[in-house]
Amino acid sequence: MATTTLQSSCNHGFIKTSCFDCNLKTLCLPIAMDVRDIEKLDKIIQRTRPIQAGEHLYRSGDHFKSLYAVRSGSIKTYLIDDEGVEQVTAFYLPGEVLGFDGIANSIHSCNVVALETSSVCEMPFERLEELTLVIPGLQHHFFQLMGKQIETDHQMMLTLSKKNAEGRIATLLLGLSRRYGRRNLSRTALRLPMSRMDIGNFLGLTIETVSRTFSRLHKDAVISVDGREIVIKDPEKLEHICHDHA
Amino acid sequence: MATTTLQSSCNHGFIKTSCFDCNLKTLCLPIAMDVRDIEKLDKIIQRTRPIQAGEHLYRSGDHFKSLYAVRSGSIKTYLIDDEGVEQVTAFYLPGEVLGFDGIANSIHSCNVVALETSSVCEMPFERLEELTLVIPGLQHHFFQLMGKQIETDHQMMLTLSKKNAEGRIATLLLGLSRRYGRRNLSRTALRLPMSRMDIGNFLGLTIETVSRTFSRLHKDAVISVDGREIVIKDPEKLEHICHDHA
DNA sequence: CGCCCCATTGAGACGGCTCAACTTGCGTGG
DNA sequence: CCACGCAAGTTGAGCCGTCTCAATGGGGCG
Repeated sequence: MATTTLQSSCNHGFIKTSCFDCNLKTLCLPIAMDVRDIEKLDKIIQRTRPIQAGEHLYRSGDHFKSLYAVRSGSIKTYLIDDEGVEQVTAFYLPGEVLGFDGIANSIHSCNVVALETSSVCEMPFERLEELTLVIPGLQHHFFQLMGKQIETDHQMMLTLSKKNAEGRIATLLLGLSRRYGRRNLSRTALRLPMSRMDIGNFLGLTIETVSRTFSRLHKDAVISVDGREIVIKDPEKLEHICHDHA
Repeated sequence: MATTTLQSSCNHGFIKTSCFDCNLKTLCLPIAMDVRDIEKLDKIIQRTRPIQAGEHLYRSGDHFKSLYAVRSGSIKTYLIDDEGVEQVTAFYLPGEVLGFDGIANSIHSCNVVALETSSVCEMPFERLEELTLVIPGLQHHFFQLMGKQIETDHQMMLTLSKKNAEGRIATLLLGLSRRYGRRNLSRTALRLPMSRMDIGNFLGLTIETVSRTFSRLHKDAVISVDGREIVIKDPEKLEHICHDHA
């Protein structure tokens, strides 16, 4: 590869300076791209300093400038309505792309905050829109990313609208399991990056109900729970609970 | 304009053969476009025969081919999960664009059905992707449309997760009112295009609760209800109910 | 050690669901 | 023309899952 200098401010061993070297590229760039094209893309991507837990990447009302790919750590997005009610809208893990909430009005509608020390790749959107005209498939790729987000949101609407507390928790756990698996991490033993409060807010439940549901699933030997450490002991039963309507 | 022959199979007086003549273009094409560019776009758009109530435009699993702009009538989209549970994910009114659920995997994930006799403009997506490279702003426009969909879905997640029955109904009514207003129709007197069942399914409520909630709002003189005919009598109070958390 | 935050667990209240009866409107056929 | 069936909507009574309120436990950190 052409680019050589190693990123200085990175504290995670696997972070590389180029998309080409990044082991997450199969997740956030799953398209066949010419080496020359990757270089073009690489040039516009800014690898910023790590974000600390609780630090915001951007807030509702901020001017929309960029999309972001999570490189390490984990991130949540949330809305705040007129009355101050908050709604966690998504959790983002390494290899996932966020920031689409700003495209429609050039103003972000979401708030984005790190759940732990995290790092992101910033992709200035105007530059990206120029590149999509030059790099074959890149436009389609971003349409796909947004389409995927829409499908995920629709699944979430189904979860919130039709499932009970157990089904919601099971759905969340299986989703996280699958996403961890895509990164070749354990699908059965996972550490939740978010608090019970975040889980409850996301799933439309109180923290008490979240806690009780974890306890019940533990008692029923479907999972084991130790704080944020979860082990999925019976994936099939969890799947069944997840699909259990009402 | 260049195009001249009048569409034969149209039974709605205001339907025109060209985007240029269409009075909905400020909704589905709110960008400054050269007359020549509109012609290019116009050439790829297919104006199909009307869809009857209950007829599907496409179904989950169908190959993704096109986006659709609603020209007249109204349309609902819904998911069916593994267990056969259905979730209405959106209602689409004239001037609104749907079909993004197929982009990610080239396979549609939603089912789309007409709530009444409706007509749509079909926009073959591959052609569209070619045109975006030629017509300035068109790519950004479709990014915006998808971004808007994502924001709408996030608001829906908040509604499903945080609002009680009254709040959900109020949110739906105000949303419809606003969208009718954009088409210069009455914001206060509206005819619901969907059944109580559809409303309940969409909002995560049973039809009984929907019915009771309408009755209560009627009794409290916030709205008047006569079957599907709704009159919003106290918009401010409705707004207040809508923002009433829990 | 003591404080604070997060999580867990229990008891009671309440909103929406379930089940059921009834009404209304509409199309069909006797 | 009315009788009938059917689908959609309304209303009531009782139940159940989740929320609310409250007390307790435990881990990190000054």
